[in-house]
Amino acid sequence: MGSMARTTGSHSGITGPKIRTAALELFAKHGFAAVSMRQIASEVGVQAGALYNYTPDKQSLLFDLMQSHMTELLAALSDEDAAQPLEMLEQFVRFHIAFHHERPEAVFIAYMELRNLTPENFALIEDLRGQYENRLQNILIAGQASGAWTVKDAKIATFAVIAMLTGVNTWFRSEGRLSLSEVQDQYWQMVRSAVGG
Amino acid sequence: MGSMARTTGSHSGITGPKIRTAALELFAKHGFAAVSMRQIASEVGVQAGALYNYTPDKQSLLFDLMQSHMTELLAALSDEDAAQPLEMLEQFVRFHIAFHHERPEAVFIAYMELRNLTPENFALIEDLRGQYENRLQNILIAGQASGAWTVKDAKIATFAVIAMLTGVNTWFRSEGRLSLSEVQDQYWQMVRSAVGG
DNA sequence: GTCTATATTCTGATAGAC
DNA sequence: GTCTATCAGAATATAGAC
Repeated sequence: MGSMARTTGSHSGITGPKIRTAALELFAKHGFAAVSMRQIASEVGVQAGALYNYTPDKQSLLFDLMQSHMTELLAALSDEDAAQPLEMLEQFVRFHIAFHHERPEAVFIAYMELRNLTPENFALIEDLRGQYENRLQNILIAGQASGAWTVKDAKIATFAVIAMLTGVNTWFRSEGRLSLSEVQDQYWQMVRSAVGG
Repeated sequence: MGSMARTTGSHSGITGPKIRTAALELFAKHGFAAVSMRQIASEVGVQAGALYNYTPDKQSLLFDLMQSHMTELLAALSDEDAAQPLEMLEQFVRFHIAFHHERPEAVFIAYMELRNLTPENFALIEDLRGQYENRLQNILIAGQASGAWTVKDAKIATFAVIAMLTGVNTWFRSEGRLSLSEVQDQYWQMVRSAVGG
C-alpha cells in the first residue's frame, strides 16, 4: 500500500498458502496430534495468533488439506468412458501411481489422519474416497460384463488394486533403481494378471 | 498377602497386561500422540503415576507393543522350506490375512505409529519388518528360479503383495457378506495370477 | 504397588494494541 | 494482518506417604 517497511511478521501476502504448506509437511512428518499451532507458525515465520486469521481452528486446517487433496484427486481422474475396459483400467493404474507419487505428504495425511477428523468431517472425506473407489469399481464391473477379464468379485478387486497401488508410495523413490514408468509398467502387468485380463 | 482389603487401585495382579491392552486399544483408536497417560490409567482403573511401575515412559510402552507384534508375526510364520514354491506362496498369503485379521489394533499401530518412535526404536522395528518382507521375497525368488511363475521383479512383487494383503484389514469384517476363507481364496487367486503362476 | 500432590512445560485459542 | 500477552487447562514425569 505504499507505506513504510514493517518491522516484524511475514507480510508477504502469501501467508495463507504458506500455512497450508507448513501444516501439510508437519502433519505428514509428525502426525496431526503431535504438531502444535506454534510449530506451524514458527515454520511459516509468524506468531501463533496470526494463524487464526486464516483458519478458525486446527481441525479446520486438517480438514481443508484432506478435502483439497480428495477433490483434486477426483478432478484429475479423467473419465473417458468411450475407451475399452482394459484401456480404462490401464489408465487408472498409471494415473493412480503418478498422482500419488507427486504428493506423498497429502496422500499420507489422507490415509493416516482420518481418525483425527470430527465425525462430520470424517463423513465428508469418506464420501469423497468412496467416489474415487467407485470409479475403479465401475471399470472392473464394465470389464466383467464385456468379458475383458474374469475377476470374481469387483468390490474385493477394487480394494486389492487400490491398496496395492497406494503401497508404491511407501518404497518408491525417483532417485532409485527404477523409473516411475518402469514401476507403472510392472504394476500394470500385475493388476492386469490379477483380474485375469 | 493375607492382609485386609485395600481401599483403592486395581491390585488385581495383572495390571501390567491390562496397561498393554488399554494402550493398544487407545493408541489404535486415537493415535499415540492423542492419547494421554491419564487416559490409559483411567481405562485400567489406576492413577497415572502407577503406570510408571510398568513402563519407564510412554515411548517404551509404544515400542514394546510394536516389538511384541512384529516378533509374534515372525514367530508365527512357519518356514517349511521343503514345500514347493507355489504351496509356500499360498501358505504365506493365507497366513498373512488370518494373522492380521486376528489383531487389527496391533497391525494398525505397527503401520501408523512408526513416526512416533525414537530413531533407535524405529530402526529396530524396521529391521523386524524387513525380516518379514524377506521371507516373502525369498519365496518369490525361489519360484522365479524354479519356473513356478514369471514375475519380473521379486522386490516389487513383495511390496505389491504385502500392501494388497494388509489392505484386507481396512474393509473386511467377520459379520459381513464374505467369510475369512472366501476372502483368503480370492486374494490367493489374485496373488497367484499377479505373479503369473 | 498404588496413591496424592506437584513441578514444569506445553497446549489451543482469544483480546486488544498497532 | 501481525504482534504481545494471557487464559484455562492438560501434558509427562517424579517424589514421598502408605
